[in-house]
Amino acid sequence: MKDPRLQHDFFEQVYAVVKLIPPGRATSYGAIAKYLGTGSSARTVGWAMNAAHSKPEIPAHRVVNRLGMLSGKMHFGHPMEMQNRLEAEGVVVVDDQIQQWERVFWDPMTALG
DNA sequence: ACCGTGACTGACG
DNA sequence: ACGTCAGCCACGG
Repeated sequence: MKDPRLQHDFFEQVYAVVKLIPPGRATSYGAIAKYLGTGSSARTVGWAMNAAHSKPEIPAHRVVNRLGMLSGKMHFGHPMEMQNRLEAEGVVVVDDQIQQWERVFWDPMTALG
Protein backbone atom coordinates (compact mmCIF):
# COMPACT_ATOMS: atom_id res chain seq x y z
CA MET A 1 0.00 0.00 0.00
CA LYS A 2 2.44 2.62 -1.17
CA ASP A 3 -0.07 4.80 -2.96
CA PRO A 4 -0.93 7.52 -0.43
CA ARG A 5 -4.44 7.67 -1.87
CA LEU A 6 -5.00 3.98 -1.15
CA GLN A 7 -3.54 4.58 2.26
CA HIS A 8 -6.03 7.35 2.77
CA ASP A 9 -8.79 4.98 1.73
CA PHE A 10 -7.81 2.33 4.27
CA PHE A 11 -10.44 3.41 6.78
CA GLU A 12 -13.02 3.61 4.00
CA GLN A 13 -12.11 0.09 2.91
CA VAL A 14 -12.61 -1.10 6.46
CA TYR A 15 -15.95 0.66 6.67
CA ALA A 16 -17.03 -0.81 3.34
CA VAL A 17 -16.43 -4.34 4.63
CA VAL A 18 -18.08 -3.65 7.99
CA LYS A 19 -21.19 -2.35 6.26
CA LEU A 20 -21.47 -5.66 4.39
CA ILE A 21 -21.68 -7.72 7.58
CA PRO A 22 -25.21 -9.19 7.69
CA PRO A 23 -27.35 -8.56 10.79
CA GLY A 24 -27.02 -11.33 13.32
CA ARG A 25 -23.48 -12.07 12.21
CA ALA A 26 -20.08 -10.70 13.26
CA THR A 27 -16.46 -10.79 12.15
CA SER A 28 -13.06 -10.06 13.64
CA TYR A 29 -10.53 -7.28 13.23
CA GLY A 30 -7.96 -9.72 11.93
CA ALA A 31 -10.36 -11.17 9.35
CA ILE A 32 -11.04 -7.72 7.94
CA ALA A 33 -7.34 -6.89 7.90
CA LYS A 34 -6.58 -10.13 6.11
CA TYR A 35 -9.30 -9.53 3.56
CA LEU A 36 -7.90 -6.08 2.80
CA GLY A 37 -4.50 -7.63 2.23
CA THR A 38 -2.79 -6.17 5.26
CA GLY A 39 -3.13 -9.23 7.42
CA SER A 40 -0.86 -7.90 10.10
CA SER A 41 -2.68 -4.65 10.69
CA ALA A 42 -5.54 -5.89 12.82
CA ARG A 43 -4.77 -3.21 15.36
CA THR A 44 -5.18 -0.57 12.70
CA VAL A 45 -8.61 -1.98 11.90
CA GLY A 46 -9.49 -1.48 15.53
CA TRP A 47 -8.15 2.03 15.19
CA ALA A 48 -10.40 2.57 12.19
CA MET A 49 -13.39 1.42 14.23
CA ASN A 50 -12.43 3.92 16.87
CA ALA A 51 -12.54 6.60 14.19
CA ALA A 52 -15.83 5.18 12.92
CA HIS A 53 -17.31 6.16 16.23
CA SER A 54 -18.97 9.19 14.65
CA LYS A 55 -20.45 7.27 11.72
CA PRO A 56 -23.87 5.84 12.71
CA GLU A 57 -24.26 3.89 9.46
CA ILE A 58 -21.36 1.65 10.41
CA PRO A 59 -22.39 -1.39 12.50
CA ALA A 60 -19.30 -1.33 14.69
CA HIS A 61 -20.93 -3.74 17.13
CA ARG A 62 -20.52 -6.53 14.55
CA VAL A 63 -16.73 -6.39 14.84
CA VAL A 64 -15.15 -8.28 17.73
CA ASN A 65 -11.81 -9.94 18.36
CA ARG A 66 -10.88 -13.34 16.96
CA LEU A 67 -12.37 -15.20 19.92
CA GLY A 68 -15.75 -13.53 19.62
CA MET A 69 -15.30 -11.38 22.71
CA LEU A 70 -16.70 -7.85 22.89
CA SER A 71 -13.33 -6.26 23.44
CA GLY A 72 -14.52 -2.90 22.13
CA LYS A 73 -17.62 -2.50 24.26
CA MET A 74 -16.04 0.22 26.37
CA HIS A 75 -15.88 2.49 23.35
CA PHE A 76 -19.61 2.68 22.92
CA GLY A 77 -21.75 5.27 24.59
CA HIS A 78 -22.75 2.75 27.21
CA PRO A 79 -20.72 -0.40 27.93
CA MET A 80 -23.85 -2.49 27.36
CA GLU A 81 -24.76 -0.86 24.07
CA MET A 82 -22.64 -3.23 21.96
CA GLN A 83 -24.15 -6.30 23.60
CA ASN A 84 -27.66 -4.87 23.39
CA ARG A 85 -27.34 -4.24 19.66
CA LEU A 86 -26.04 -7.75 19.05
CA GLU A 87 -28.78 -9.36 21.12
CA ALA A 88 -31.35 -7.25 19.26
CA GLU A 89 -30.18 -9.11 16.15
CA GLY A 90 -30.46 -12.51 17.79
CA VAL A 91 -26.84 -12.94 18.80
CA VAL A 92 -26.48 -14.49 22.25
CA VAL A 93 -23.82 -12.86 24.41
CA VAL A 94 -22.77 -14.23 27.78
CA ASP A 95 -20.08 -12.52 29.84
CA ASP A 96 -18.87 -10.46 26.84
CA GLN A 97 -18.53 -13.64 24.80
CA ILE A 98 -20.61 -14.38 21.68
CA GLN A 99 -22.16 -17.85 22.00
CA GLN A 100 -21.82 -20.27 19.10
CA TRP A 101 -19.11 -18.01 17.73
CA GLU A 102 -18.21 -20.43 14.95
CA ARG A 103 -21.75 -20.15 13.59
CA VAL A 104 -22.04 -16.38 14.03
CA PHE A 105 -18.63 -15.66 12.57
CA TRP A 106 -18.83 -14.05 9.13
CA ASP A 107 -15.63 -14.37 7.11
CA PRO A 108 -15.26 -11.68 4.41
CA MET A 109 -12.75 -13.92 2.64
CA THR A 110 -15.28 -16.66 1.99
CA ALA A 111 -18.33 -14.40 1.77
CA LEU A 112 -16.83 -11.88 -0.63
CA GLY A 113 -14.00 -13.88 -2.14
C1' DA B 1 11.23 12.85 12.56
C1' DC B 2 10.67 10.36 17.05
C1' DC B 3 7.83 8.24 20.49
C1' DG B 4 3.82 6.48 22.84
C1' DT B 5 -0.59 4.41 22.23
C1' DG B 6 -4.14 0.92 21.06
C1' DA B 7 -11.62 -1.93 19.87
C1' DC B 8 -5.22 -7.23 17.74
C1' DT B 9 -2.75 -11.72 17.15
C1' DG B 10 0.23 -15.57 17.22
C1' DA B 11 3.96 -17.56 19.64
C1' DC B 12 6.29 -18.93 24.05
C1' DG B 13 7.10 -20.35 28.65
C1' DA C 1 -4.56 -23.41 30.76
C1' DC C 2 -2.95 -19.39 31.92
C1' DG C 3 0.02 -14.76 31.58
C1' DT C 4 3.62 -12.20 28.74
C1' DC C 5 6.08 -10.69 24.76
C1' DA C 6 6.88 -9.01 20.61
C1' DG C 7 5.50 -7.79 15.91
C1' DC C 8 2.24 -4.95 13.74
C1' DC C 9 0.65 -0.09 11.48
C1' DA C 10 -1.72 4.40 11.47
C1' DC C 11 -2.17 8.53 14.18
C1' DG C 12 -1.51 12.38 17.40
C1' DG C 13 1.49 15.09 20.26
